[in-house]
Amino acid sequence: MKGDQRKKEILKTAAQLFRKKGYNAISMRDLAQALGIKAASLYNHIKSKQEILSLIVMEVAESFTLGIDSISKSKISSIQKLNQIIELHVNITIEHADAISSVNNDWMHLKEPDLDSFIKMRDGYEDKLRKIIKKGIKDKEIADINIEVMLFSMLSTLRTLHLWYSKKQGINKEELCGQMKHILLKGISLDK
Amino acid sequence: MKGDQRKKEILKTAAQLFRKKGYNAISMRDLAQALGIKAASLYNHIKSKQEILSLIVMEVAESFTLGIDSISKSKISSIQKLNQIIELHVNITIEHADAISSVNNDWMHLKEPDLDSFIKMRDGYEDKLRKIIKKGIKDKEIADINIEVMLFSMLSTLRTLHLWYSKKQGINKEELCGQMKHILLKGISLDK
DNA sequence: AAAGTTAACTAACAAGTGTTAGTTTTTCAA
DNA sequence: TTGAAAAACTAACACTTGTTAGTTAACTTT
Repeated sequence: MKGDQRKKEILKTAAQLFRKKGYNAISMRDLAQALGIKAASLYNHIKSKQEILSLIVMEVAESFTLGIDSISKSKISSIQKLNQIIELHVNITIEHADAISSVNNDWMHLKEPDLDSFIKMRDGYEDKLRKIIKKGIKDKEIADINIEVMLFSMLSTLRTLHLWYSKKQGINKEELCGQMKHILLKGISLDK
Repeated sequence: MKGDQRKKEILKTAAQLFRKKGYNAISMRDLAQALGIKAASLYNHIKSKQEILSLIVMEVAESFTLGIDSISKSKISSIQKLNQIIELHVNITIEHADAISSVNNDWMHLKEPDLDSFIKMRDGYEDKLRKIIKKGIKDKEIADINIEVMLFSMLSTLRTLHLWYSKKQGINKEELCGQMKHILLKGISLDK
């Protein structure tokens, strides 16, 4: 369990590199060089390049799945659920900014069974969010605009948060959460 | 000027493939096979793989630049300008859905001088949009929330429109434009 | 029908890919 | 301090990459 430390460094560095150029543009020699070792040495710690991608992407995907599951079943209003979903995204983005890039852009290079599992998680996530919005409309908490447009707009903003967050240092988590909630929810919620 | 026809087919097919797996994951042999020819035959029509990417990305980038320039200098209210920007994105997305994927995810694989030119166009685009928002706030047309959060939220939704548009067939352009305007502007505009 | 042009082909190249085998160095508890 | 375990190394593999050279087939145009 000591070697775990080095493995974590490898995953962290890989995520940084994947973020800049994408999974396929980074060779094992690139990754090794960034760590100051030779490519073959990586294999003392990891099974394959595929495993690296899988560990990076699946961990974050599972965090999202866990988060939305918990929010979904809690007994709060739909608007409060959306607020918590925004917090979930902000938290995961801050903690795994590099990994999220691969979750967005490199997931299609996963191999089975991870690929299938990832897609199921992603679809499941969208569907749970869709149901929350639907219920919010029924309960007159949320405006009756096209659900799919609303869902897409929220998700695309939240999913690409990492592109923008790393560029701005002058904003803290609470402030960011607050402004995201304003932007994403003010246009759709019916009451205060 | 006859060969232009074949060249366009190559670019179109390349954009489709790049969209699915990214520039680096598609080999010249993959591209050739999708066209029913051998890889070497591609070079009767194009100079290099790089040229393919460049033609795909730069054309769309220039459309956006042209569009925002024209909107910027027209004498209409800030809210009207934002409306036109939404229309610009919807139009380009519908016409170049595949290419937009590369504009978002593969631009970093451009070589100089295209890379530099692309980044300048992209930064210029963001800055013009930022100035429109700023003026809208000054003129009390737009709510005085954090400009950068507003800018980012709009852009991330508009830039990833292609991810979602191709999945839905039951929506026409006008309807889409209308709902995007509602979602993106209702939360930030001060009056109707 | 002949000649010329366009666009396909086969074959091959140099360089780069992920990965394995076998060996040496480093780390650190006994 | 010795011996084992961990982690680095060198060298090589089979395969894929973008691209070029040279050749043949398929069209237009005369």
